[in-house]
This record gives sequence, C-alpha cells and structure tokens, in this order.
Amino acid sequence: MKSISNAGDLDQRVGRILSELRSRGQRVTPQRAAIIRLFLGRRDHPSADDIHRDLQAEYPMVALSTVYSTLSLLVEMGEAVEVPPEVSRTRFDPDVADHCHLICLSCGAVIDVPPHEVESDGATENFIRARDFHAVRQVREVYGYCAECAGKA
Amino acid sequence: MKSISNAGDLDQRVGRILSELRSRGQRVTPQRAAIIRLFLGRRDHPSADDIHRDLQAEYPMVALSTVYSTLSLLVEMGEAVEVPPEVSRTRFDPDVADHCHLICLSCGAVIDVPPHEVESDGATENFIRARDFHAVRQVREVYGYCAECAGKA
DNA sequence: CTCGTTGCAAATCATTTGCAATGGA
DNA sequence: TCCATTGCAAATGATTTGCAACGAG
Repeated sequence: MKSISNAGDLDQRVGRILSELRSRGQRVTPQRAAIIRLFLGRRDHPSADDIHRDLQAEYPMVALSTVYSTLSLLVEMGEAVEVPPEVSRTRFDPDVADHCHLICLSCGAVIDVPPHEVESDGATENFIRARDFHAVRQVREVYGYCAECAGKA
Repeated sequence: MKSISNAGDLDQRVGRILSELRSRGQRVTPQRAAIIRLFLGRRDHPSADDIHRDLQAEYPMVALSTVYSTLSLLVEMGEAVEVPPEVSRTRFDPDVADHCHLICLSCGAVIDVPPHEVESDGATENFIRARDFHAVRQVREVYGYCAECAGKA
C-alpha cells in the first residue's frame, strides 16, 4: 500500500505541492490550497465541475475557471492525470501511478484496477523505445458497461 | 496480417457494412457510402473534420453533421472506435481490434502499436470478470511526446 | 509595491439537435 | 408513397480567455 490513504499522507503531499508552487515563483492563494486539498483527498475521478460544486459549501466564491486552472497546474506538475471525456466531461485522477481504468460507456463511471492487478507489458515497452516515443504515462482504458448499467440494458 | 491492406478487402468490408445497414432498415445514401469508403480506407485516425475536408473534393455538399452521424453509426455497429480527444478533437479508428495507441500530447498524433507487440493481461481480465464489468474494447493509451515533438521541446 | 491570480462574462470550439426538404426502398 | 436522412443553422456544453480588481510575497 503505497497510496495516500490517511490524513497525514495527504497533508504531506499537499504541503509538498504548495512548497513546489512557491519555489516555482507561483502563489499559494486560499482558493488554490482549498482546491488542491479537496482534490487530492478524493479517491475517485472528479470533473472540474465536481470539485467546484464540492467547494461551494466552504468557499462559495471560487470560480469554476479557477478550478480549471488549478487542475491544469497539477497536471503540469505531474500531480494529477486527465481521464479523457468518453462520456461528456474530462475527469481528473489524483493517482498518478500507471494503472488501469474500467470506463462505463453508459454512466461514465471510472473504476480503478489496482496496480498489482496489472501486468507490465515488455513487448510494448520495446516498441515505444524503438519509436523514440517519450512516454509520460500510460493507462489501459477498458471501455464497457459496469455491472449496474449492464443490468438495466 | 489480418488487417485490411488492399482494395479488395476494403470493398468487401464496405459491402458488408452497407448490407448490414440495409438489413437494419437503414438507408444507404451516396453520402454515407462515400464517408464509409473513405474512412475505412484510411490507415490513420482521422477526426470527423478530417473526413469532411477530404470529402470536399468529390462530394462538396456533404455536411459535417452527416459525417458525425455516419461515424457514430459505425461506432455503434462496431466498425470504428473512438480515440478520446486528448488534444482537441475526437479521432476515429477503423481498426477495431484491441490494440495500443501512443498519443503525442504535443501534436496529437496517434501511433498504433501493432497487435503482436501487445501482450495480453491475464490479471486484469480476472479483475474485470470479478467486477462483472462488460468490456467491449480495451485500448492501452500511452501518453507522451513523439520523437519529432520531443526534439523540438 | 509588484505581478501572479481571481472572478466574471464573453468567446471558442467540437459536437448535437431541430426542422423542412429530399430521395432511397 | 413513406419515413430515414440530409443540409443548414441554431443550440449546447465543456473549456478557455480577456481584463480590471485583488492580494500574496
């Protein structure tokens, strides 16, 4: 279990990111800190709008565009990963380790396959190297229907 | 080499699809036939707009919305696969076999990894089965920078 | 005090939709 | 003939952008 599973680890990661922001000459505003803490604490794959909505309770005045810009910043820093919008909007994943997603084509749910369930793929690695492709992340996306949606169909 | 590599195979696949359309009670219009033939003949991953542009030469009056609807039809029939819009727009892949894509985050290029370079992943299959997830396709998406873009950076 | 950041509203851009006209089956 | 399909234009919905006010460093 190397994942961020408790408050201590979360605070540590948030702190590290805020420091890195400062050292990059960028500012740590209350909005940013709130967005980052809330996002990193989630164990699912929220959209920018999800984050924005969740923020309303404590910070009613955070603009959606600020949420977008902060999430982009995290992606740029390698602290978040985008899950492409198969069903409507882009989702963001605070787990940046290479892993596998099961994406439901009906409800848009994104289910994580734990890393230890995913085998590495030596042959593909060789191909990537041969092509001189600089991989930054890889995700196996399995598209289909989750148990619930398959039941309804 | 089981892929569609020559004109005969292409015509055969186009014919099969047009027949299936008719048998589904749907109509085979000149626009549809043109879009389908042009799309299936491509060995890359065109966007709806790419197809529309290529069509202008021979069929100046095909609407972009018609291209969209025809491509959706192909996806629904299992004759095309969507590549989610990591960089701007959705691309469509006429190769529906499970395979692997290298997606360049800079120029948006989609490079295919030939099927025989991709190992199957037994552990993930087990997880999928255990979750009762009905998989319809899986694509390993490797995000990064192609040789050309990496050179420029 | 300085600029990076914010909130807002307007702009963009891909994709979808409404609808009357068209033309395959 | 009948109804699926078309072209067009307008609508949608996510994301981005322009800009003046704000506030962290």
